[in-house]
Amino acid sequence: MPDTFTPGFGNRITLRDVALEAGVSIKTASRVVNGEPTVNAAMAVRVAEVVERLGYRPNELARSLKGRRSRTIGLVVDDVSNPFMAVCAQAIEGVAQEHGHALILCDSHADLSTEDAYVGLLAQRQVDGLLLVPARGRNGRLKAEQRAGLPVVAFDRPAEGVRTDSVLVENRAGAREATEHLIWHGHERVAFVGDVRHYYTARKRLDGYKQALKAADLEPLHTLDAHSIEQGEEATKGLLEAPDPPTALFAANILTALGALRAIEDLGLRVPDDVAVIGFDDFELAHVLRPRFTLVRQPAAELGRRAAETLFDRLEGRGRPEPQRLVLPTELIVRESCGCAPGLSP
Amino acid sequence: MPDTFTPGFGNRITLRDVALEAGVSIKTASRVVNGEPTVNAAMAVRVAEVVERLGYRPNELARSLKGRRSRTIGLVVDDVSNPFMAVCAQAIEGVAQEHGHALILCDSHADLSTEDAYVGLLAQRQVDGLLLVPARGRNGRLKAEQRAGLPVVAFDRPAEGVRTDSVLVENRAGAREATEHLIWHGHERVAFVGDVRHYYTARKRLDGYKQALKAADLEPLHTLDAHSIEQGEEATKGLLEAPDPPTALFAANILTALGALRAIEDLGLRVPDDVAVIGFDDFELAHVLRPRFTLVRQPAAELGRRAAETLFDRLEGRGRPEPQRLVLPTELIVRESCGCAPGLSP
DNA sequence: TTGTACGCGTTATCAA
DNA sequence: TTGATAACGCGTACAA
Repeated sequence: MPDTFTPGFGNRITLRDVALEAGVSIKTASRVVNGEPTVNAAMAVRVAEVVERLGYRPNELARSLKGRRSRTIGLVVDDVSNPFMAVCAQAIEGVAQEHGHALILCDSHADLSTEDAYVGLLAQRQVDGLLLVPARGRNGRLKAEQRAGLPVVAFDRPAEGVRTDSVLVENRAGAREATEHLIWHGHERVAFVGDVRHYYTARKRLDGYKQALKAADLEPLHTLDAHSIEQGEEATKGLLEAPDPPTALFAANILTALGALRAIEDLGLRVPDDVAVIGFDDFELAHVLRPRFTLVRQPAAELGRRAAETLFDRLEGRGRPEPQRLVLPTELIVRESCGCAPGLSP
Repeated sequence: MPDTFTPGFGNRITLRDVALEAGVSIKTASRVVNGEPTVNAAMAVRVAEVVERLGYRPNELARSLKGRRSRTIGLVVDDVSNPFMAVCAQAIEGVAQEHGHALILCDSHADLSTEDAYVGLLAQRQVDGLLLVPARGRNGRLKAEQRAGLPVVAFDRPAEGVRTDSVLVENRAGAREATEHLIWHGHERVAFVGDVRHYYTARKRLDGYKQALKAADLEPLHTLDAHSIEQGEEATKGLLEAPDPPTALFAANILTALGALRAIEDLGLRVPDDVAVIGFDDFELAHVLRPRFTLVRQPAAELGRRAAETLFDRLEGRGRPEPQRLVLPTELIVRESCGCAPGLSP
């Protein structure tokens, strides 16, 4: 037979090949491979030698089929290209690796039906558990699979219509702290430049902003639904060009923060003298910008890590049966754009 | 028996359950599920109804075991938290999804032995193919698995010691173009601030820089091995504080670019009047910085997409047998930090 | 058109 | 201690 190209696994060495070569039964070879103690030392050495020589590696698929666990988990994110998510994904991958699990990555692009399909595919692939950043809306398949016994951990946002473990960030408190800081600087007209209003994180941050204003007995002044740098820029211009404009801005995500900075620049205003600014969500360049940018930092790596650990707690039977909710604190990184003096913070 | 918690797949519905419930043979149920035409219409309807009611979904693991292809590919990157890689990963995931394949994500942290281990694990999981951003050094396992028939595509950098398909970026030409642009602006002392010198991409970019200087009959002036913003800052300070300092900088990656900007700022110099700067590698804020930052953009999404498509070409038996090399062009995004007038480019 | 028997590569059961 | 045999869930070959 000619040496044709055969797609697929190639002619991999199987346990049978090892057994044949070593002159033992398949089961004995299996025992050696799995390091079971009940095997004659000399024979173990002989089999091990054959394993080495033939380059045998167990077929994980067959193992999973038999063993009823795939040692694989699924991750469905809304957008891996978002640096925040990428950091989460990296942390999750690390935890999965520590636990001997592979990680299947899926990107729903924040689309519910795509997410739905992915959940189905992952279930078909027999993943042992699922980590996801839920898209907005109720995911029927997710609910069904969870009910059927699939462990699910939602992170960054809770899943709608399904009670799952969740690991979140203190969006409200972080936003409140940032707003309070601006108020502490003496600002009385503090505006909120926010993302799409039905996003979970956007809502929470708006709540925090409102809480701070209310506590200080000030009037809220917000604009919402800016979901790009351009829209953030437009929204900010609208605020600043209105009569009696704000003297401080809280930009509720990275896009609106950048848009706000551009708008301020375009209008010939200066940060922080004319308009003070605080953002939400970290970015590499925050301390390279001038003035250095003050923001609320989210613990991205820890978010991913804790989410993954929560899932493995479930898989390994630890913890209470009812769904857990973990909320991680944010950190206000005070630099200069809020009006604080230079040199206090990197 | 009590309804205890059983980790694992739960009691999933199998084809047998469907067959039993519908009163047909397993094979008939299988036919209906796979949409084979040779089946009685009425019976097909009955089986489909049972499938629906029981919520049956085929076990992809068993399918793979039988079919000798897992419909899974592996991706090993050196650092997913790098925004550039995250964009690549997103593109790859999209292509995998289009081809009905799942994507297992591994992060080698640029460590050769970690990469080696991952390649082994992926092979054990019977991935149909492998995409990787090779760490520096020769990976024995990679070579072995490729020889055993595993299709491999390296991207962003070629793999050392193994002949594989590769999809790369025009590092040298991009760097040359950027340097030429600075020379065109009239600079005669153009310095190179570079990454770790044995990195493939760093070497290529240095080559391009040198080519441009040589063509203009100028003296090269480079500093290397800066692998963080801080080191880039230090290196740049060293260059600018020396006698007869450069009037232009080519920063060969994003970290050295940011470091250079900080150094310039700290020394009280202005961009581009005192020092012109061009960077390599795109970042979100490049057009938010003032002056707007000129850089060489790498086609991250296309890099990932083409790499994945190259792999599927192999899997689907298209293309020539010998290893292919594809090199994608970069794009010089001219803004202001190079000395060009404002308003020419976004 | 439908069903039976077998195999994919592994682990589990039980007897030798 | 070792090995024959039966699963795991599905698809293929062949027969009915």
